[in-house]
Amino acid sequence: MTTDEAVAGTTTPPPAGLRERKKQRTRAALVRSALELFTRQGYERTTVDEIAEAVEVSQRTFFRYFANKEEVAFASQESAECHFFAALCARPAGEAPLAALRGATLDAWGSIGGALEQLVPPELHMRMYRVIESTPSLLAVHLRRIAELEERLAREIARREGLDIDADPRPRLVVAMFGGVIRVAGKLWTEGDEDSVVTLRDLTAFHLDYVGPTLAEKWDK
Amino acid sequence: MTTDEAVAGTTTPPPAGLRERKKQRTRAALVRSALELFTRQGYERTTVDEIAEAVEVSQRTFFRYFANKEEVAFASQESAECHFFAALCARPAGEAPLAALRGATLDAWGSIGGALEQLVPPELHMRMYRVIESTPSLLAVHLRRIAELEERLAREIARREGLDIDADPRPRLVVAMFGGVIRVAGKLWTEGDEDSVVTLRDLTAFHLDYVGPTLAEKWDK
DNA sequence: TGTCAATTGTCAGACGCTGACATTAGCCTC
DNA sequence: GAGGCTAATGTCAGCGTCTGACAATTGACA
Repeated sequence: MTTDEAVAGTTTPPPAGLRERKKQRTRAALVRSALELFTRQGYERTTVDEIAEAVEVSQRTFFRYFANKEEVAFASQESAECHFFAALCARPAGEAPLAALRGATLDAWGSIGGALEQLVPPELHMRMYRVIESTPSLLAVHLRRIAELEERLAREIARREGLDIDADPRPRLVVAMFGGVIRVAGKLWTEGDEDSVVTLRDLTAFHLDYVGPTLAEKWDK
Repeated sequence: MTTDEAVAGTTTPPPAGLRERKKQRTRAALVRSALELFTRQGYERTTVDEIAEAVEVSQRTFFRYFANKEEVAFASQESAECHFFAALCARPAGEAPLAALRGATLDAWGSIGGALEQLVPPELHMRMYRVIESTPSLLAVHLRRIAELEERLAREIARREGLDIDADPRPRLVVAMFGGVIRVAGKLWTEGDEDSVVTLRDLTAFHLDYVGPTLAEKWDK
């Protein structure tokens, strides 16, 4: 469901039942409270009971919305990832693989704000990203999620190029290399003190442009 | 301590005190029992109490040797990673970055057996690798550890090339791309049913040779 | 041998997470 | 609009990971 929203950029227009709307509100409240607490006092120092209490539901209810404490921390990441995947699918068919990935990245970073603000303030999303990068257990999960996203990206690339993903290693390889570059940019951004999305976008573009020179046999100083 | 052993390939010759040797034995016993249990019945289905009981120590003692349940699962990986890092440091200074990484990989896979068997049977190490790749929580930690290793590799590459790691993105970029390729190879190996190290080494080499063609503007079919 | 310090065991408890069952509250029909 | 159906929630008990505190044990060394 979150997937569809992110891809189409719409919330289901019919208000549906009261029941359903209440569920959505509870879920959103849990996400917001959780991210607020995580960014304020840290992920580890926040207990599930605290989050539940802030929304005035029982701990058991929290675990009916999220499989575990980590999941709620990635709620807004989930949207962002879907958004990026959609951006790749929207790139023109003629584009070469790496160019398409590059284009999708810039497109996605340009329009991420709108896709997110339904769920959480973009600024909170950005602060949470920093928390993820600096919390070992969350970073681990984040890297696994990225790996899963990369698998989907590779399949899309294979589709675009009309290749069999199990026979040709190149789709997975571009994506893996691309992913590596993205991570370097993201990590550097986290370590800096510039908060804006634009900075991150430019940093990413800059690093992507360095792929060629980096693979040259001899590096010039 | 494990680091030094792996790098130098030696166990501290003086037997040290009885106390110290007993500690080493307990530690090794915990690792072996843990990996045995993990590979036999799965990581999640193995409790810390079980591991402790198999070695006849208290649960509390287990947690004095390992910070958490995950750590013991990566004991042999730790050796392998150090071994690989040492292999990179041993590559001739003139070699280009990517070539050095490639060479180090093949060197390391060639000599990994000897470095490991002090701790666990290499065959157990390989089976454990599969468990890691197929257990979500372990995979996550594994990816984070790889990321940490990549940081060290990048610093070594920067040193070799006489570059400032914070000023030039290329060291981190090669390593990131390289890491991506390695992961693709490793994952494919896990999915196959060939168990041997040689297969993994060849698969890795094959994928590394594909980096060039993969980055070509247009892929030929 | 006796003292000192390191290692281990025991115990209590916080926290994440789950199954089972009772309770509440939206929905739908008559 | 009363009553029955079902989904959502709360309550409770319990397992597993992990930690702090304190007591008991055991190697080291004078």
